[in-house]
Amino acid sequence: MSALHDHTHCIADALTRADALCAERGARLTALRRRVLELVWSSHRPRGAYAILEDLSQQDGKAAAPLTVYRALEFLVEQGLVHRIESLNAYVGCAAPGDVHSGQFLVCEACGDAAEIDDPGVGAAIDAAAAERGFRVQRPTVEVRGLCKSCQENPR
Amino acid sequence: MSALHDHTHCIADALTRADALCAERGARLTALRRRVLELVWSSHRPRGAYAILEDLSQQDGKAAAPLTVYRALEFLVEQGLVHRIESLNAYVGCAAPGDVHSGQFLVCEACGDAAEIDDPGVGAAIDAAAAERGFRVQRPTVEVRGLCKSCQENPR
DNA sequence: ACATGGGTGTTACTTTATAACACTCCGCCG
DNA sequence: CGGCGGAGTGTTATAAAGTAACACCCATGT
Repeated sequence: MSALHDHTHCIADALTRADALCAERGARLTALRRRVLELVWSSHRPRGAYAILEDLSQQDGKAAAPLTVYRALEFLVEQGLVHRIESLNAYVGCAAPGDVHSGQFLVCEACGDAAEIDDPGVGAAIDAAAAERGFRVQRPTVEVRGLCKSCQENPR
Repeated sequence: MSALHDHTHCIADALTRADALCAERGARLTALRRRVLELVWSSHRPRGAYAILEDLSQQDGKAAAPLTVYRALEFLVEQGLVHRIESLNAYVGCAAPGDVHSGQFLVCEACGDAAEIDDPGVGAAIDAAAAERGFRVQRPTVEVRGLCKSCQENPR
């Protein structure tokens, strides 16, 4: 997310990884799904389904229906290519698809950036807390609201 | 949550604690807000704003508007009397208002119960992970989906 | 060719949440 | 006392997010 960040490259990279992963799994990353994945990545920020829908409609000419986007997002989330940020009703590209992804985010209130972390300590603490209570974890969600480093340093 | 659980008492208890806390803080727990708090507690499960709205309309005779409920909920959340479960778009009474409440929940996919935990290990792990990245935590959210103990033991 | 099933399109609708603005009630100050 | 101000509430309308139901298309395998 720095100004130096080569975002074009990073989108291309995400698409390449997605191609590889889906091929490996026999999952069908169709043109539409691939396009939606690209739009999710188009900024490094979490994006709402309707924002993506708008892009699809405007950039691709045809007016898509919400379901079109939701279905593609559902697939992408299932494949672990995209995460949903519950507290924002928004979606963001997964930084490390393929790896175990527990979905931990540091969400900056100021700049809107959502940094994905995969902190083993947090994961372990959750597992321990759940185990202690006999709870069987299926999908942990961690979304920490606060201020990212650069927004603390450059407040407005 | 057991069948033996004296729920009526537990609602009354929550209201008493709320009265005390608000008095102490000079916050105005008006009749409406108190009633909404009571309705949030009416089951031990997370409840949607519109479910509460319906109760309000049906049980109290007059048709309330969504904003009425949302405003009351906003107040209750601010006061730490109620938590919002982001992944469910629902609200649940806080088990320990007044204490530091980090908002950690074990949400059972089968029975819908959301057990509030306040695990120091999880809190500490999040603080550590954030600190490591220079992120300043304001509001951590932990919502773990899975199966609670009793639903594992009595599957259907 | 034909059946099959996954993916997509289309229309309508539900659920969740907010905006804008008026009114009321109550304490406070002059 | 009288009016001012601010928090709380009411009312209407609207936005944002998500889903249901059903039809069609097209690649694939037999």
